[in-house]
Amino acid sequence: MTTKKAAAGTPGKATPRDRLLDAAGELFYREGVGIPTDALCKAAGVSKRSMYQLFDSKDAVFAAALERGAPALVAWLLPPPEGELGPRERLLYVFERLEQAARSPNYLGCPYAAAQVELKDPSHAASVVAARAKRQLVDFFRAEAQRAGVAEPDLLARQLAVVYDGASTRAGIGADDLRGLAVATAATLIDAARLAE
Amino acid sequence: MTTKKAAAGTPGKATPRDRLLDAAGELFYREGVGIPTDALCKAAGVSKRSMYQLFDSKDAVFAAALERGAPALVAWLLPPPEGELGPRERLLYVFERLEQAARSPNYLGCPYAAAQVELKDPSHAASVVAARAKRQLVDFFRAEAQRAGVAEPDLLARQLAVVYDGASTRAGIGADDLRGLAVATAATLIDAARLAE
DNA sequence: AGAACAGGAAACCGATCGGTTTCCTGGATG
DNA sequence: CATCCAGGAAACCGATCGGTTTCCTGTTCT
Repeated sequence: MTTKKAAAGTPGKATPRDRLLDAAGELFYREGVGIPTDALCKAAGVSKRSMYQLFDSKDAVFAAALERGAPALVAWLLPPPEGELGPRERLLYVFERLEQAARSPNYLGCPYAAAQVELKDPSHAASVVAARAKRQLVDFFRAEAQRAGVAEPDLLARQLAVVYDGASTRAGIGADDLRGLAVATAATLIDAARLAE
Repeated sequence: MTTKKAAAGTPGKATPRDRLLDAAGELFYREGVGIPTDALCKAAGVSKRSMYQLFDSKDAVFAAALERGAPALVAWLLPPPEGELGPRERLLYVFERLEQAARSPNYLGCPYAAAQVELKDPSHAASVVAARAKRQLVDFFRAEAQRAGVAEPDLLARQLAVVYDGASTRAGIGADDLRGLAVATAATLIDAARLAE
């Protein structure tokens, strides 16, 4: 048996597959679907030979990169499952995270929204993965809204999803720097929904 | 002197430039930056020869198409300047328009946001045009918010811009069908801003 | 040590792209 | 009628793309 997984943290020593997915996630985000496979492989330090015996196509690499990255992003975005926070704070937590991410000058918006916008085809593998990731967030919003006992949890969840996508998009295209904007907007909507309770 | 502008409405008789910009706007929206120049010219019924003596590059065509389309879209989106509507109704008018547009199964989100997302380069000619168009909308929001006398017109304007971009994006990627969602969300934010007055 | 193999470097291939050029036609001008 | 020219069809060109193949090196297993 061969030693597949290198010791964690050894930079150049990750498996070719992981290096490839890392570079794919990064480059796809920064440069879009257009980046040539050569550039991708060069950045990953992986030969095209290896890439094509690991994946069927460039598109498959992107889909896999998006899929592998989703759990980490969701985990980073959502509050810890067991905490002393109430539903309202748990909801706002997501928007604080968003604003935190958007503070980076390299922020280019939600990678999953971008993926769906760029590859217009909703049946594209990467698009399907992205849609699933996006649904996870609305599901969280809805569950918390329900827990908060608001009158129309589904409405509030969809509203918050709109705010999330709008804020991330606008931050990504440099139209806004949302210092407190996302949190404030979400809070207003949450409070309005609770008043109608 | 030659007759340049054909009689309005005669389908195949528009000037090559107009046919080109029409096709460019349409194809760029539906297919993205990737469409080949051949496809663009074929759809426009224009030879590449004509295209390249009218424009410097494919990118220039896109920028010009976006620029030419902006006034019409803004005019369609905004309420008539002289009307009996109050600021609140004038603001909501935009979101009614958005929902109306999003009802089409061909709706793919705000073309200007999409442009900026696809061509990541903010210095790209088309990106600059798109940014300007987007700014017009926020300016309208701010002006109306001011007219309504809300405490923080700039905050409300930015919030509404977030809702606009979020709703259009989500409708475009098929994540939501916003039946009343955009209007309801905007109304909630407007009313909350007025209460703080 | 020798064999087997994972995997990087790079040549290679056909298709396609953005852009240029050549050629030709049909309608306006004198 | 002779001319002119805007503009479409299409050949063409070099660059680049996605994908395949060949070759070779360093490591691991026996």
